[in-house]
Amino acid sequence: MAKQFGERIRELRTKQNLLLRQLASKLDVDTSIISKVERGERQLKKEQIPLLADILKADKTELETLWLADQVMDLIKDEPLADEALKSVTKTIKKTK
Amino acid sequence: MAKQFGERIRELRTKQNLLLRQLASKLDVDTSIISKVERGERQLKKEQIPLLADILKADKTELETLWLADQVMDLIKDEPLADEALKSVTKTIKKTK
DNA sequence: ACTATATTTGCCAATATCTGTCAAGACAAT
DNA sequence: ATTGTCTTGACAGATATTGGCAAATATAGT
Repeated sequence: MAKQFGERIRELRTKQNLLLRQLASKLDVDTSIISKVERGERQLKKEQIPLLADILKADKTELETLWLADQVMDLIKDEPLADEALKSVTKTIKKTK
Repeated sequence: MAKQFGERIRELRTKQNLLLRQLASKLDVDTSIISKVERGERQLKKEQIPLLADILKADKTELETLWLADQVMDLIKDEPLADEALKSVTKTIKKTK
């Protein structure tokens, strides 16, 4: 499982001296969910990120980018053809813009 | 919806002079599924690709790569931060190898 | 070692998403 | 009008995701 996002969250949370339970409460989810998120065992829903960024006084865009990167990672991490597929996507995206 | 994969399938199928119904039968699914796949409205299951490549006398790796690229595209196509996220993933992947 | 608190883990129910089928409709060609 | 191909939408069953709970495990202080 991808964990860039989770690692960053833990970093930010501890820097703010927040306990899992405190962050969970503010996000209105169970403590175990945050625990799992920080260890990359679970994904957060996209809609929860703005609030999370707010709570952690972090940059929303940074977290959203990390979150999205984790989604992609989860999709391709075990794929031998990940590299080529990514290249293809990058190319296609550039054209579309 | 991503459609690179589907477009290629249609190309290959017509080149082989196969009807939707014929390809569907060989793949053991309903005709409507192939129709949707070719128009990018549905995704095929990864496990079906080897057989599909065989039926269409196509390169398995090529189809698998296109398929994976479509998965990624579906994930990021509406995301403003797609570019950055992709860059991040590409970088992470290279390190892991 | 004991207690208190924090975190992790496994399991469950609810919900959402995915996969395939079917039946009806659109479209050509004859 | 009939026939054959392809498309579309509704539906059911399977699968995956989400969040909550409770028990297990760490961690720290005494």
